[in-house]
Amino acid sequence: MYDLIVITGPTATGKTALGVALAKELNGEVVSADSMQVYRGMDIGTAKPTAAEMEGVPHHMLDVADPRENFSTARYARMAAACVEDIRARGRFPLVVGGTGLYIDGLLRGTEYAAAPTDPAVRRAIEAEYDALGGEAFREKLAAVDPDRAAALHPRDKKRLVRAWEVYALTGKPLSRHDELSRRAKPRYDACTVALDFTDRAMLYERIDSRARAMFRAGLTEEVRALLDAGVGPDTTAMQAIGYKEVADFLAGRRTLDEAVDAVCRASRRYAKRQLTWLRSRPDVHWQRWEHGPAPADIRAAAEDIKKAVFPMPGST
RNA sequence: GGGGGAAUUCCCGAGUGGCCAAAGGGGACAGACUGUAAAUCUGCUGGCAAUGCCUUCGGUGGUUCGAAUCCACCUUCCCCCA
Repeated sequence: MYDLIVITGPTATGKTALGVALAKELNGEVVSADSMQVYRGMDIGTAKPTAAEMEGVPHHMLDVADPRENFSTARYARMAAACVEDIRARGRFPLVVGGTGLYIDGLLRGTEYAAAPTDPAVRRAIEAEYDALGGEAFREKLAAVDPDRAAALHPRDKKRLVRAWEVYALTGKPLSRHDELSRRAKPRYDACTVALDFTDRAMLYERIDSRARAMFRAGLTEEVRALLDAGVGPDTTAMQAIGYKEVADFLAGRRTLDEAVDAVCRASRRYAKRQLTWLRSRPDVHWQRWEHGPAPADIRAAAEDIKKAVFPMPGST
């Protein structure tokens, strides 16, 4: 028996709708797994489910952070796990729905995942050192304390190289060792993971483009302006979101509106491709590939199938 | 009607006789990913029986040992004078 069901997949594949449909089938509640929907005030550009789309199904992990602060994987994992516990304690079924693979991993894998907190001052110092030494030399330095991690990273992969050294500096233990422990630990939840996609990549891209354009029509520009006016800085995690950074460029006069629209479409497509790459490398993912844009009937049918697969005994719900 | 300029591999765009299957960028494709992940990083991009061969730089024909690069004509586009 599974502890929960994960509905994931690239952007614009119908995760929200399927999540809601399944929640209604299974007496469930949705725990969002989306790194940008956690921020308040970011609704249009993140395709955050509206009240109407939720159809009365409770959703968790939306609007839990201020866009001026930076959220994190670990924080997500902690908070989302609390949501899952709460849902189960109330006798309902948790449905984790979202496209941020790392967050889902963190939630499922447990407390060992990303276990070493960051320290902004330490990180800044390490970044400065990386810049001073250069990628190759920095990597060699890391190799002395964490050869496995150093070997796995490209010299230009500053973010991960710096993070690896940071973990060692803070914990005295190589990052690769932390990872190994978290990989070896029994997962926190036994999950059935369903990934959504289309049989035809071109269709995925068409859906992404048309949705991005619809976001502009729905007032994305105003939403971004409001965030900027509220003091959300350009370097925040929130402002790195697709749809937001491009519009911010437009508002600052660095690109035309048409260019911004194109950039959002393109970035969204590339993001979807990265999501697919991530998912393809995971074992135990059940793919649901739509042949056409999923109509309500398709969503219902898929929800039925998943329910049957997860709860094979008749009348088990 | 006259004069000038341009046509390059999916796109933009270098390349003016051999070191060119052709710089660079974009896009596409593929991969990585453990406290920024809608982020970040990497690889790859004419074909093939492939340490070599074949096809490609608007078209046709020519010059040359050798042409994307030179010549002639043709086609299309742009600019200027009419």
